[in-house]
Amino acid sequence: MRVSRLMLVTLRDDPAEAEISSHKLLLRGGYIRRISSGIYAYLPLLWRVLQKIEGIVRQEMNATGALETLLPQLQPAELWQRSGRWDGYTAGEGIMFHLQDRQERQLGLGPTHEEVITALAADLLRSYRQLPVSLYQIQTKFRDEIRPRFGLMRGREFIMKDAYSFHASEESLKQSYAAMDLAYRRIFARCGLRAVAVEADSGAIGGSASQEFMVTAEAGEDLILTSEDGRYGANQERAVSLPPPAVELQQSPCQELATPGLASIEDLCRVHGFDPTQIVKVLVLVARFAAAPAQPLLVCLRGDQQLNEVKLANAVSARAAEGAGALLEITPISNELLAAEGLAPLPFGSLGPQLDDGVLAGARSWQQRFLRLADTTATDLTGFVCGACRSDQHLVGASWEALLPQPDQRPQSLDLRAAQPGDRCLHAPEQTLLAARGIEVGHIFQLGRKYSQALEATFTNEAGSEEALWMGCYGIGVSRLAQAAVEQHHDEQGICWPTSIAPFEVIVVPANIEDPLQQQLAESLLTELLDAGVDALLDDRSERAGVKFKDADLIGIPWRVVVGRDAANGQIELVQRQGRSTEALAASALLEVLLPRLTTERCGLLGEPA
RNA sequence: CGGGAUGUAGCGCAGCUUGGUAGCGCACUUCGUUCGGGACGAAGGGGCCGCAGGUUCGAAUCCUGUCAUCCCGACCA
Repeated sequence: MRVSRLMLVTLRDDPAEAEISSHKLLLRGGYIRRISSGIYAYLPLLWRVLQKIEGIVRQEMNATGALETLLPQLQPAELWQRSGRWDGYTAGEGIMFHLQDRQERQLGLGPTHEEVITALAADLLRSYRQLPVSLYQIQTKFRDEIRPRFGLMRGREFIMKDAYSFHASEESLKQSYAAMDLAYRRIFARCGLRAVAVEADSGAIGGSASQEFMVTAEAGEDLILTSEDGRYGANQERAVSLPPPAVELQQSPCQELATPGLASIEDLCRVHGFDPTQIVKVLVLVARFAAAPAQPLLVCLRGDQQLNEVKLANAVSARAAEGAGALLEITPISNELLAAEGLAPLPFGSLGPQLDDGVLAGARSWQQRFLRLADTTATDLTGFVCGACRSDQHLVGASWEALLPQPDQRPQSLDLRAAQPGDRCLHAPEQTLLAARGIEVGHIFQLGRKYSQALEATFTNEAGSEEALWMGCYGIGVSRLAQAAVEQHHDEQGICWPTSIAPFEVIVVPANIEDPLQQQLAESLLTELLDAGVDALLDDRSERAGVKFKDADLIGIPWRVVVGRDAANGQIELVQRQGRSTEALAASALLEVLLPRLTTERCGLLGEPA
């Protein structure tokens, strides 16, 4: 390929719309163009990158025995209603683009394909003899993101590889899950990416175990916590840790304490000398459901701890009444919300766990009882400070037994706190958690039987009885991965693609194309490289050398062959993009020098041929 | 959706406060000189100033509305 024929348009200035390096570089390098918010055209250079990534993904997926397929993007609402996700995906988070056809049937553009694939499985998979089976596709997904940003990082239309596995038993599911874990590690390594696998929340997809693959980069949207020894890693949404020990409260009979104007834990501690670990703080929130009245929540945490909203949402969903539908959102209760329900205001700065359900009596649309939950750091306290449920009054020396004499009034104790960097690890208390930022490029789930049960996807087992299929699902954000690679591999001058996913492996740059000698040598090198199976590009533009060098750096081709002054002597220069090392060599020696390096580099971080 | 900002040529920006009919750099076209790290000179082409109302003799500029884009929060590959 020749640069003059490549429709290459590079930009000298950073476009104002881009914030992070990878986004700026993809725009400047002529890889992408924005068509609308969160919707991008993949220009020819990027398409080559995407195809290389897809090639690696295909090879590794095929190696696990998975079958490639292609499912419809336009999906009937009915399927989603049967799985119970239609409301959550359209009304609640509204992430699904949906529309009506001329018959006024509801349709959605697939944000994911569990429903379709499960319906197919129900149709096709009848016997345990057909199992296990895995299917995958590489396809455009649609999600009406609340806030698309950072280019391909969070688009509304993006390319994803999604795979689904079906099993006759949980053990078989676990085997496929482990095989996918390995395949994923190979995929990211082959793409030249440093990625870490971390425990993750399963989110809206549901299911039990799940693991995310994070490309470590400062611009990452996720906070991940890992132990120093590398044996534990988790998304902060999911991470667990040992809390710092509480400072014991001087035992005393429970007493009221006047605390005028002290509404925050910080103020309370400063004025009265308490430690935050001696305080039980109370958060009141309300959970909205798709098909049930809103549920007020009363959540207790130890004063020094922060609420992990993901853990809370999971706990609330798990306790929702049958038929309540999807949990749509959890919001703090404010006096405005109370007024809208026809309820009296609450003294927010001095609430205690003993807050009576009576405050909800007569609510217009809410349930009239709190769902009471507490983090174990709070329930572990034997004596504590908390609000007295009256303005400017707190209780000192309170205890769960005294405040709530009936055990069934007490909150359920569970893990609701957000693990923090610096916390001690569960598996080894002498280890502490370290924080890093990551870009989620892959996520694997053990779904279990959630979808197969909802969609009645059953098979006949060995004993001859009907059983719901066990399922796993496995995603890779292909277009996001391309940008994550740029985020992890760039410098001041531009992109430094890992060779295995670079749009071209080598760019031949004649310093002066007008010089017939240089032109001739460059042309013959191009032919030689192409004949040797190298993805080579020739910059045949009649630009000055500086312009061509700058562009080559910007678009990030791993190797540059410069044909210049010494072309007359058959001498050329070989420059490695990453690190800029330069060596002079005879043109005749190019393949001999370059091919072994390319062979190694094509394996990415795997270090050996795939 | 809440909070913040910005819309002027393909890209980056100035002009707006103090209304008088649009400018700079890059990119593009032609010619010449240059030619190993985004050259120089000359000549050119390209903009209903996001859109719609209003105020005014006159609006990129003032007012109202609207749309779009970006940033911070909730969502996710």
